[in-house]
Amino acid sequence: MAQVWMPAPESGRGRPPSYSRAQIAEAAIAIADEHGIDAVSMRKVAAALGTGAMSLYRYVENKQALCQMMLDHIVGEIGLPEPTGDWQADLRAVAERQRATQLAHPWLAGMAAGRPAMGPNVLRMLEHSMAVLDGLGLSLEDMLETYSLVSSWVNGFVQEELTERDIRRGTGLDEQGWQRSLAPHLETLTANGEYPYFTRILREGADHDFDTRFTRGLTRILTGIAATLPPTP
Amino acid sequence: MAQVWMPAPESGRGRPPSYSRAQIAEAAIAIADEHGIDAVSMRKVAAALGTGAMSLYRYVENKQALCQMMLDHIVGEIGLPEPTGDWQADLRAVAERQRATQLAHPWLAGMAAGRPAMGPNVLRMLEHSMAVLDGLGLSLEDMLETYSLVSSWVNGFVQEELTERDIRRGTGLDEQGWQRSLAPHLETLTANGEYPYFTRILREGADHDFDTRFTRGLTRILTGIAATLPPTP
DNA sequence: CGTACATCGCGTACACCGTACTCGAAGGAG
DNA sequence: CTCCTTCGAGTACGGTGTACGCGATGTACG
Repeated sequence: MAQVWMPAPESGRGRPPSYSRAQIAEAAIAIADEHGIDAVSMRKVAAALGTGAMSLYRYVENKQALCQMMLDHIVGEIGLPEPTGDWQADLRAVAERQRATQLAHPWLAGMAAGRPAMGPNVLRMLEHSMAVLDGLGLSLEDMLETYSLVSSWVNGFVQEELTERDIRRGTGLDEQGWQRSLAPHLETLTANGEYPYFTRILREGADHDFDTRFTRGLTRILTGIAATLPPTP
Repeated sequence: MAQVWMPAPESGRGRPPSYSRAQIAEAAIAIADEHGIDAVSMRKVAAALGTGAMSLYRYVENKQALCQMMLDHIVGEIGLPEPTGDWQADLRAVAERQRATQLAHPWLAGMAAGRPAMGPNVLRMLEHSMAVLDGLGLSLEDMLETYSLVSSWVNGFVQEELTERDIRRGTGLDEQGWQRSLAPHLETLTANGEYPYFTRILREGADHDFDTRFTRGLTRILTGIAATLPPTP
């Protein structure tokens, strides 16, 4: 059987496999994109491939492993632009692609925050950012933490963006009932003045759209990182 | 029935409730702490209270709502230290408490990254940080994003900390099989030299323990934020 | 004090889930 | 052609979230 990140031994003997791990990951991703991550079940994924649930277990040891594969598969399609030598521009480029990908697959942000996946594509992405950050005088530890800072921030930003997007378009995840219960709840909250800042956030809304907020936030972070860099002689 | 954040109307008439939302949240949290978040089921939570699963639905509309309650309940026990006037010290204080709480309840970090909960305690925490950030010349939008930056980073940091902690002590979430499959996998990865930085991270390990890494990372972030603050006249 | 009635407790039932076990089918190697 | 390995997938089991409904319960009112 295939272990989490080690594909089967490919011995040449015996009946050749009819499916592939990539195929399965793509089927699962298609379901998640269309019906949400909760709709991804072994049976449904298998059915999408025209087979039975248990067949998947020849390729994937777990449902958990399948989810990790989905994540890694999508990270793979983020794509890593060639470094230009300008570390800020390079980090910005991958952050923007990360955001675009997570917006295209809304279920991603919720999964990426869990235990890291350590699939080949995730590791390639790590390598890319580490290489970009190398030579700035940071220790290995600090490079890693800088990478993780940007990545965490993008994740959090997209999460908020998705939440607001779903609230605006009536219903996203929580079906129609959410709206019906959220509206009066927000009313109550803002009414009794217990949460003045939150009230302002709701009422004044945001001055800018998410694109410019993202760009500005990213600039702020990169500037902050630059400011804490060791001085170059 | 009680909506997500609006407790029942409390009409005075009829049979008084035998349980409470807080009681249920605490029972669920106890189970999550002891057996992991996946062990939290309506039946088990109800059993811990000595009742049947369906009784919970008089207090909680959903399992999802129960999870939101768990999150908010725990955020409530983070506690918000009185602001001192030094915004960096104040942000640092709540970040440290946040980390401590998330380490005490390892399942939290995975949930907090999902859609925000907007329970009373979560909102109180938002209010606290916003008040701390007020008066620095930031716009409402920038204040919010600064808060979210720190919060996301803490979340990501703790997530990594938990992962490494679990790997070190043999097995955390993924039972014994994880270790057995992870070790040879890491071997392969570091062997063929495809991931040089990741290899170095594994081999060299970290120079410092998590406590000092956290403190240093936090300092770096706060310094970065300070560097991007508008100039005070 | 008796009674009506709002509310709660929770058993039953259903559809669905992940997956252990199992065996027959399939196809390349010799 | 035969063997032997590998794959495909049905069956079954224990568990899940929760819709529905009914009987128990305690309060407010007559």
